[in-house]
Amino acid sequence: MSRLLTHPHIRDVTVAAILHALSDPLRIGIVNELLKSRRGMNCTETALRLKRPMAKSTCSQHYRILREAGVIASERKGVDLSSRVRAAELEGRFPGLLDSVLQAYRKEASAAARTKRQP
Amino acid sequence: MSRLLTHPHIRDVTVAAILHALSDPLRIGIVNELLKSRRGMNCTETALRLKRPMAKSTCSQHYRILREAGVIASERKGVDLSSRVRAAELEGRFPGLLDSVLQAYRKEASAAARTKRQP
DNA sequence: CGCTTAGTTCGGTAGTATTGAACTATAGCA
DNA sequence: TGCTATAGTTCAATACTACCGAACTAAGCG
Repeated sequence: MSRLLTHPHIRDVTVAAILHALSDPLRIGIVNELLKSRRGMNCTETALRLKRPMAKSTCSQHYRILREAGVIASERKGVDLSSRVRAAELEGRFPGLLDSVLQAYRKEASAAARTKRQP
Repeated sequence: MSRLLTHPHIRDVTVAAILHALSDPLRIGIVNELLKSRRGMNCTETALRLKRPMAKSTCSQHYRILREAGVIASERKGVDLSSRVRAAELEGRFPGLLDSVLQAYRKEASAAARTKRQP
């Protein structure tokens, strides 16, 4: 399994792949949670934090896409897989990109929450 | 025709849709050219500038996706359709987002060009 | 070893993207 | 008016991707 966790070299990471990986509401939510936690997190915990139940296989696939796009790195920690955002590497390669995307996402999310409270 | 050009209100534009629209190399290339030209451009001219021949339908669809995502605005100018990036509006809604994406794209593109010259 | 937990892979279904071919819209000109 | 050329759109078929349940693999613990 571990040998199947492919992490592209930061030089091989493309803008298109990153944007595609983040263009799914669930995946950008995952990245947001991973960044907030500031430590590795597994699939179950992420789904819990997102308050968005999903099948294990679905979660696994989303993590795979994020991983193959170079957005996150995963490693085995005992029984579970711990993932973290490759923030520093990405910042080095594409300065400001991840930040502005996440900032936009958070702005949108908080606006949506506001609208929900007072419809 | 013209009545079929749907432009979402800037408030309805989502991060996911923008990122998806820009996650295609061709589409982000189109946006880049539109920004460089600083004026409206039609499909044929864009394809010409990108040095990437493509079917009319393909071009049309890419423009539609960009348009429906709220990235560009199009209007009829005689025979052709003139499109421009909704840069100011996007900047107001998601500050820095478009800029950093385009900056990343340009960095990647120039790096690729360099590699090509000295393989 | 068997049992539990965490992820991955597989197979099928549903929705979306992409493309060439056919169609529509506009302009120019006799 | 009609004819013709040019620019985009729509259509139908194919290809891709998301999603899920079920079966499989990996690691820890008794």
